[in-house]
Amino acid sequence: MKTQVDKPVSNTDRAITELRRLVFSGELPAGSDHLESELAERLGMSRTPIREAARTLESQGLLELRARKGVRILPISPEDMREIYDVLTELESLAAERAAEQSYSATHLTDLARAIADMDAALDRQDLDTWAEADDRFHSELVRLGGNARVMAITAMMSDQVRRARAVTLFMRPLPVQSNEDHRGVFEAIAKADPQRARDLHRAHRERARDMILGLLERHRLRQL
Amino acid sequence: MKTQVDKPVSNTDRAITELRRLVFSGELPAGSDHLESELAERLGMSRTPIREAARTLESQGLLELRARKGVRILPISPEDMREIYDVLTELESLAAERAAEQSYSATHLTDLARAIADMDAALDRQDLDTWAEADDRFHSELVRLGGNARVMAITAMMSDQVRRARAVTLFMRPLPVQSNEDHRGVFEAIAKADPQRARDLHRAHRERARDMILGLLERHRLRQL
DNA sequence: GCGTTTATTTGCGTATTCATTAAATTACAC
DNA sequence: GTGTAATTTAATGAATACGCAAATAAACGC
Repeated sequence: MKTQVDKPVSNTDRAITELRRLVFSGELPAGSDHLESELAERLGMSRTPIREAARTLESQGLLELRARKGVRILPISPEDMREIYDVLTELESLAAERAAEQSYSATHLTDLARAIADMDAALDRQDLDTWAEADDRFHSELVRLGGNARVMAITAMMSDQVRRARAVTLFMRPLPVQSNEDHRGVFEAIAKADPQRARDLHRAHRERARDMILGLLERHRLRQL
Repeated sequence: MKTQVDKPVSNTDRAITELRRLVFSGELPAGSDHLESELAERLGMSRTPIREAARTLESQGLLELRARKGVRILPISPEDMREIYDVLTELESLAAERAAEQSYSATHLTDLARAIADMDAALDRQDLDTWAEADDRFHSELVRLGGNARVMAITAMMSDQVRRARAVTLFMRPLPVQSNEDHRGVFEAIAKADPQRARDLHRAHRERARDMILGLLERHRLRQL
């Protein structure tokens, strides 16, 4: 076994992790402003690592640095959602196609299969939080199997940006029965090494999800999250 | 007329611009390491703005911060090129489709048309540098017409990452006659508001370009740039 | 002469200090 | 009482200072 190189976790790293958590949990609500010095005190470090972390998160689209206004947590509009889902549709479909080209054996696909099984189980129990977590796992594992590190990085970034919004719509949407069927189809296309079918099915899956979410936001007049 | 708000250009901004230039021009060669203090002296500022700029450029994939090794300019491998071209293919094809859906009038398409004309003119004079500049303009204008800000940001980032490599292959490849024909096809599909055709043509264009470049790198045994 | 251990140097990560500039508040005139 | 100008406040942007960890050099034992 390879000995794990335990990376020295710097304050900047801690700040990134912690700020992300605060944003996702809503403790730093969308649209709110926060002074660097406040955040520094809150996380128990000086402004320097906070600034570096904020710059990193800014480049990932989670917040914005505005002179003399502090960092602003970026709200997500329906238009943003459309943009992000379009990107996810394209890149995940590519990943599905590439994954199917690899002729993966069943052992390589265990994580993907487990994610699907977990979603089914969660759906039976109507446990939406667990379902969402497994859904995340399915999509990120799919992208990993696609074998393109840049696609991985970009889709992870986009998923982060819609995380808050998804948490809201999760309890407004119908039970994701269709989603689970979609996932099984994509899985089988990959297992049977049918790239075109994997791509098409996943594209259809993502487009359905996009239209459903955008419809929900529209109907509930949610202009930003 | 709206009065232009002249942004105060910070040292960090200058550092970003200047470091990008140094990387693209090859003055900071791929794979080389540079101490933060050296770069600070070179650009006539302290380490602080250099570090912030480096973090930004790191998140854009141009370089890497390594403790006690300074910043390392990331080299591009053929595998990186494949990844990046795959991403560009997907997202630009999406942009072409969306652009065609807008039913743009001729006035909206002047910049795109001009880029094509400039490429033709440059090709006649065998002026490859000018051709490459106009080609860049075509692709970024195409993406702009697609109307997705995130696609714009991502494709700009990916283009930056392959910029050095493209400068090398530019003079190894055959004259880009096929490329110019491709561009005209995509343009007409957009002008005629034929989304599916715009997407398909642009995808084919990008896939051809990818295979050509990867073939060149392979034949010339270029493992990293 | 070679390997191992110790000492020294070096460069980053972070804190602290300082300067700059936008915002806010107050004072004053009308 | 309202609008404007001057002054104060405050928050960022940047420079500097410093401690610690890693890399390198040196010294010692074998």
